[in-house]
Amino acid sequence: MEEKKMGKREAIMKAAMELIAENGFHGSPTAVIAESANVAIGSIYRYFENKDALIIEINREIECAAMKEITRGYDNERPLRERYFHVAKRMLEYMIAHPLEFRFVEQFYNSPYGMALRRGRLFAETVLDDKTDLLRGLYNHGRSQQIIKSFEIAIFFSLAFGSLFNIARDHIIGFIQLDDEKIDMIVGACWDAIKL
Amino acid sequence: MEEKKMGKREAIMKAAMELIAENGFHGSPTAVIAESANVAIGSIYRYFENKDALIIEINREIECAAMKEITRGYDNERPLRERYFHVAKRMLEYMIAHPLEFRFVEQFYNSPYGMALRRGRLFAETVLDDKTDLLRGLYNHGRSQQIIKSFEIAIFFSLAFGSLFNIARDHIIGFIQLDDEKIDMIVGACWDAIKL
Amino acid sequence: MEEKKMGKREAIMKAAMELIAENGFHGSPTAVIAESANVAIGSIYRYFENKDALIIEINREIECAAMKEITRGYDNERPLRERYFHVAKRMLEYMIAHPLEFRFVEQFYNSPYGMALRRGRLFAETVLDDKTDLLRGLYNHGRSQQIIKSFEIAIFFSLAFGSLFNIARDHIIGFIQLDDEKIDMIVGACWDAIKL
Amino acid sequence: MEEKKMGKREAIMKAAMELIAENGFHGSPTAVIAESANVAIGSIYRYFENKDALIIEINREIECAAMKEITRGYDNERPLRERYFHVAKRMLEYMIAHPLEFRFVEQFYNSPYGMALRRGRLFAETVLDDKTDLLRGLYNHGRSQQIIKSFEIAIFFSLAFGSLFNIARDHIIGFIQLDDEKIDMIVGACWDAIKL
DNA sequence: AATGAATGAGGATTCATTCAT
DNA sequence: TATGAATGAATCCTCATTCAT
Repeated sequence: MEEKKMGKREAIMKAAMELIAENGFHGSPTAVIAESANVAIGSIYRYFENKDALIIEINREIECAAMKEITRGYDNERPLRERYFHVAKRMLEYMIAHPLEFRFVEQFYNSPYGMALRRGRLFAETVLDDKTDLLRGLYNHGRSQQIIKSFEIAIFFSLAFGSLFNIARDHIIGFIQLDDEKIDMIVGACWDAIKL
Repeated sequence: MEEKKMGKREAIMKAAMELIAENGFHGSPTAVIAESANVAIGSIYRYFENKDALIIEINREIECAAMKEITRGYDNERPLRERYFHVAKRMLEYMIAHPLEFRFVEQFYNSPYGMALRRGRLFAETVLDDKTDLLRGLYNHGRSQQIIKSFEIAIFFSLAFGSLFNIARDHIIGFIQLDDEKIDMIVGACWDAIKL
Repeated sequence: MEEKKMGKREAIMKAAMELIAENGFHGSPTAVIAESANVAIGSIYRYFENKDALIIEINREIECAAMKEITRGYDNERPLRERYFHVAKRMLEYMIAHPLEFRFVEQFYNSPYGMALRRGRLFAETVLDDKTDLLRGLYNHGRSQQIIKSFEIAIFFSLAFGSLFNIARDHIIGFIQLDDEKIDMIVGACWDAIKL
Repeated sequence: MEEKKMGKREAIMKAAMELIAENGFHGSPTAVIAESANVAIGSIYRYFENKDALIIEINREIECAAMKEITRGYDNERPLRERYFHVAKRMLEYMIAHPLEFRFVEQFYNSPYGMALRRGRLFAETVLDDKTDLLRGLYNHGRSQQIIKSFEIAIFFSLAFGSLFNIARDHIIGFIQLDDEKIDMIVGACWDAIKL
């Protein structure tokens, strides 16, 4: 059993992530998470302070893993357009390669948890995480070189990546079928949206 | 009291909409909705079969009102670009003018309720509602006249309108401050994304 | 409409009787009774103090009607056996001719209402009603003439009529099909149980 | 405390049985059952899927226990009359020795639960349970040996045992006082009803 | 007299969390 | 460390009863 090798902590997070991705937060009671992880209910509380902490931690891990994937092979010396394509394609590819993670994160950001996190990032002057940092770099470079339209950064993010999430969701639901060619065209369209 | 004039049904829907917009579905028990509407708990069930029905009805009303606003002054004879601008701007304007409604609908579509609705619309061959119809018309015209890129309709929707939702949310949260000029630029950017 | 001619009071009682017979006390909310009687909910409370009073009154009426039917043609001068046969047959016939009334009364007697009534009759020294009176007459005569076994009256009642209720129920449910011949045999068997 | 030794499951069943026997199904909310069993409300749902399941299980246990008592010392080789006396007396004795259980079962059979069960037994060709089996055996033997009157089985049951339930109830209520001698006479009377 | 909208106490059930073993 | 039985506040919903019209 692959499951046997996993530490309890990992088993809990995996089970919780999958259940929440499929059934939402309310559709995933701790009892079911524990059972699905082959763990006692009480064990959840040994590794996580409470259900909220578990959920926040899962989100953190997914974002980390996604970021690692997205930045792999990223070269700051390449032209901006190329770097944007790298990031946007990797993002989209990651999402459709990890549908459960994607669904989880979506749920997360449309919940009190995510709202709080979002707010936190807004008011934090300092750069909190790699993701924001990388994207901020893209934005700053694009603006200073007058390659992209003169939007403030939040609008830039939405135009550059916002549609991708909707498209990923449509793919995962089965609405559409993405392939490499389509992905290229989609990212190209987003580039048209932001480029001057 | 302005509240006094309202019918109970309207008071319940308004209270539920506002509470859910701010606290989510779980954060809005029937007892609180009733209290906030100055109504007995039981009255909710005189007007709505259950909480789900109430929520679905609220969504329906919001979509109707939004659609009315968006289609006001819409002229099918104008050029495609102009029509797209009309729709996209009105959409964005409606969202920022009705932040609670917007937050509610967002929650709705990221819940089992909305998922079901989405699926329903996907598999329905016939045109179910004005909104889908209007947008579908834009798409068909744009494709047949070779004005927009050759994406399937779902991708077109995401590129044309997907970012707007993120931007509206950022505005409502206070992340950004939209004005007419910015809105024009944003919609222009989205047009760049879809136009050939 | 036959219903139109009925007074509201009668309509309410009829509707309540039928609903309770079929769905039990809990399965028959006042709202449904009112609707079924084509009457406003409030009207129930104009004619009856509350739901309990309505139920008790329905029971009283059924018992009266049954008693009237049972005593029709009853002749105190006939031999005891014949009088017992008269009563027992009429009882059984009444029950299977009025299945809804029968089901109602059964429910009634297996509920707090009936329990109270039963207790009331036990402790009342005086003769409260025709039914008890008639049967008591049969018993007294049978005992004094040494025609029936020397049981106390409550046991006599159970032996003489107890089985009939079970048999009536079985018929109404569809378990068995009674006809005149079978009814004669059944009453005959009960007579064997009580006669010396 | 005797209660302390009992498992929670037993405590819940005992409390529920007693409360329902005395107050009926509606007079016995889960909160009261739990309190009476010195258990948290939630614990009921650890042991039983819902209140219905609890009630059905209580009935099952009572019937089992009663059957065990009734069949103790039962000898299939003895004459029919003797076997009938054995069963009928034991039945009556069990009921008056277990008044709460008796009241519970009475309520049960006069409720949707019992109705369904009754129907189930009717339509089941196969022999489902010991009780039906034992009684069916008595009937078949009596008929084939022409010892009992030629009634169909349902009527036989009612005549042979129906009155006993009424009598047991009268005893429990305090209407009458049964003793061994009276029980013998009563069962004898029932025998008269069924024997040829 | 009649109406039926409004009320809110009460009931069944769920589930995050604790704690004795 | 791990367990999972136990807890009970919280939730949705029902329905007998009232009362303004």
